[in-house]
Amino acid sequence: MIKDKIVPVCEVEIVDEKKVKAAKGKIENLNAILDMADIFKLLGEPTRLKIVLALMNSELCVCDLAAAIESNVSTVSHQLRLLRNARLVKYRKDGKMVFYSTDDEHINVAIEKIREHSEE
Amino acid sequence: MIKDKIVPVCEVEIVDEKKVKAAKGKIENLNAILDMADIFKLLGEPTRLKIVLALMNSELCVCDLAAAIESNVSTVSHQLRLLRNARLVKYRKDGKMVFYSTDDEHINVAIEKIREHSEE
DNA sequence: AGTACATTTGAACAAATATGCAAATGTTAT
DNA sequence: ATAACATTTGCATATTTGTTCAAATGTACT
Repeated sequence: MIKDKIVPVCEVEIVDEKKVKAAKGKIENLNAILDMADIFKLLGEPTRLKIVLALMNSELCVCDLAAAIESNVSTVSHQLRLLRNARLVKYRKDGKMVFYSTDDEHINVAIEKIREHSEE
Repeated sequence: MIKDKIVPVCEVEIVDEKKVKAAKGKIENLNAILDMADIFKLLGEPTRLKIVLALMNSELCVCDLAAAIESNVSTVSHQLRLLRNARLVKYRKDGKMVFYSTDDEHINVAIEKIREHSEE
């Protein structure tokens, strides 16, 4: 996931050294940025975003979830695994059924803010 | 006697019809979902997320921005175009320089919420 | 034991895309 | 007009990744 690629620094001269240093300060915690990017990326895919939206205030088994977003069980299960790993969905087992749901208020707010941005 | 039960079950049969319909209601506006996914996806790439973070409360030319995130001008310019199209950054021209910045409070809040999620 | 069903998982393919080089564009000077 | 510089853009490529099929796993029931 993390690339150890050597990135050639811009050969061009820096125009405003002070501003560059200030900007660098905002992105000094690389791991935090990579973690955030992972979450954004997960929500940046229609299938997964549909899953998260469909599970808001609901609790659905994989089969019904697949029906709701008009996809198939295998695809949904694959994506659920990614969402689970990032704690974007939680699940509850009951016999051979598995019920998924969401309950992260941070994510709900983030989605709402992105919705507001893209609506205006 | 041939049984006609070979159809993949989960795509046809639904366990809880009521819940499925409720879930479908949450994802009925497909275009809105696709628009949101586009924004999330843009923020879901480390290079672009770094750009957005670096430009918070700053205003940097492309060259300094590239230096700040330790990338090169071409890559940054490519990504800036995508961010511009989605109105995630704005820009101001001054002679041959182009200064980029961000000022969308929705995006700032969304980033903060995602940060909180991935920190806990 | 066996069957039926819900879910997960592995593998393979196809599509999307981030990046870097080189060339082009635009701007300000001399 | 020519040079120098900042930015953009076109192209090529290497990597990532979403989807599907098939097989495996897990569970309940007879």
